[in-house]
Amino acid sequence: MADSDTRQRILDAAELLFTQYGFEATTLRRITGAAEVNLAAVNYHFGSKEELIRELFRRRLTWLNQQRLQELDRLEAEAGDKPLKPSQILEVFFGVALRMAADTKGGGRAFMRLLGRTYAKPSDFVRGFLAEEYAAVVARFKAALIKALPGVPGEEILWRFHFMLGAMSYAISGTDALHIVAEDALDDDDAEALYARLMSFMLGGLRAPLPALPAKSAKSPRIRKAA
Amino acid sequence: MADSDTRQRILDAAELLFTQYGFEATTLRRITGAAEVNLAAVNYHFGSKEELIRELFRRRLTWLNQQRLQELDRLEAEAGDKPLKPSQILEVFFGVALRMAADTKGGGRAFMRLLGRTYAKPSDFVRGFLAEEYAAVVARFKAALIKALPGVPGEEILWRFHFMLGAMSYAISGTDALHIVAEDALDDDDAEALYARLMSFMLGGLRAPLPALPAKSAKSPRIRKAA
DNA sequence: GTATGATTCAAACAACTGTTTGAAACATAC
DNA sequence: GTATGTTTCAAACAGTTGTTTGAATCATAC
Repeated sequence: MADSDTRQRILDAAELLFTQYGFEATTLRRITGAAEVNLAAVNYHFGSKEELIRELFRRRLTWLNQQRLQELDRLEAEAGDKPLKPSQILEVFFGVALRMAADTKGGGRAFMRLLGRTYAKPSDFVRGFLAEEYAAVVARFKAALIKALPGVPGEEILWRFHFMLGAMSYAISGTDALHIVAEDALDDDDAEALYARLMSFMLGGLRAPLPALPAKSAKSPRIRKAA
Repeated sequence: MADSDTRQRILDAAELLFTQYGFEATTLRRITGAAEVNLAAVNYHFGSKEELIRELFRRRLTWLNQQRLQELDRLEAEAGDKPLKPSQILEVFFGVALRMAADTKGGGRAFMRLLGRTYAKPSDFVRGFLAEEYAAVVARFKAALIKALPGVPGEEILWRFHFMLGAMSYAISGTDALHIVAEDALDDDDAEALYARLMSFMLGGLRAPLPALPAKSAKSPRIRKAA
């Protein structure tokens, strides 16, 4: 009974509206209006608008990342000490996310879109939360990828991971943005097709030949690997 | 003088602040404060905050896309009717952007970051402008890519193009976001290294084997296939 | 000099923001 | 029934928002 109906209604309405209009542009009055609760309910149940946002991320993101770690655990256990295939690793990390994004009914889609944007431009007060929530996950997946791709240096993998996050983010905010760019070219694919497309693109990128980096500019020691 | 000093000062300050805090969270008072002009100057010179934003995009984006088309023209003229190499095409489209993004002094960097975010979540009133500004460019590059990659269907190319835009966007807002995820993993590479990394990733993705798409649901208008 | 038009300025505007308040309504225990 | 604690509600709060105003300043022409 800790979660009153009101709490849930607010979270759901907020998720949708934040996705549509962003954090700043979404007012408490619109949220409580859509949720059909009293204006003061947000501050009563969550304390403030910021904490509402944090709670919103918590309930989804924590679950999402637990899921990712859990599936990776299972896979690695199965494989013994043989390295996983890169495709397997990507399928776990992005598969979980895209499956969540495909869930239009439960609001997962709204959340994933919100997440993609927020990750690209974290408001100061979610930044810390994101870092905390992601650190362990990224570390685990980076390690798995390094093991899976012995030819590719860790730094490169991290960058490519980052590029992949970008591709995924755009894939999810997807259809909308594509209409900006291509007048009518696409009917909206279903999630499965998108998943297949994205995955083959990412795998291609991940396994691409290493770039010829410019002569490592004798950049003064950036406290890089400190003593 | 059509362009008073004030106008320019406002645009520069606005570009920086919008990048840092987003459109909604950046107030006219902060802008005019940073630009050291009177508050009323924005409405006097631009009419409204929205038109200031539009003007801001206009002065950069128009130039950027003209540049892209121009370079593509030159390349295609050189090649006669032989198709270009995919790498050449990507180098034009993303090279121009990344060179602009590398320009920290002229404020190009600030703008490109702003653009990446805005593209992912266009405020209603820039959406139309973006579409108009991008339509021709994307059409040209799509055509060039189709010619360069006869094996890949146009729809697939468009999606991959979209994924690449995402990768680029994240690459540019880049270092910030990566610090969320990886505590200190990178000293800031120079733009050239980022360019090389991104390019090899994209080329890998662009040339990846085609995905095995799920049984194509009836393609005709919006109606979903009754599974 | 004066006249004309563009630009700047401080001040005010109405509208909206997140938050607080204190009383009302509700539930659950005794 | 009364008492107790939780939740809702309308109203108000103080602060900020983009925009407007009308007088002051500046530049340039006559």
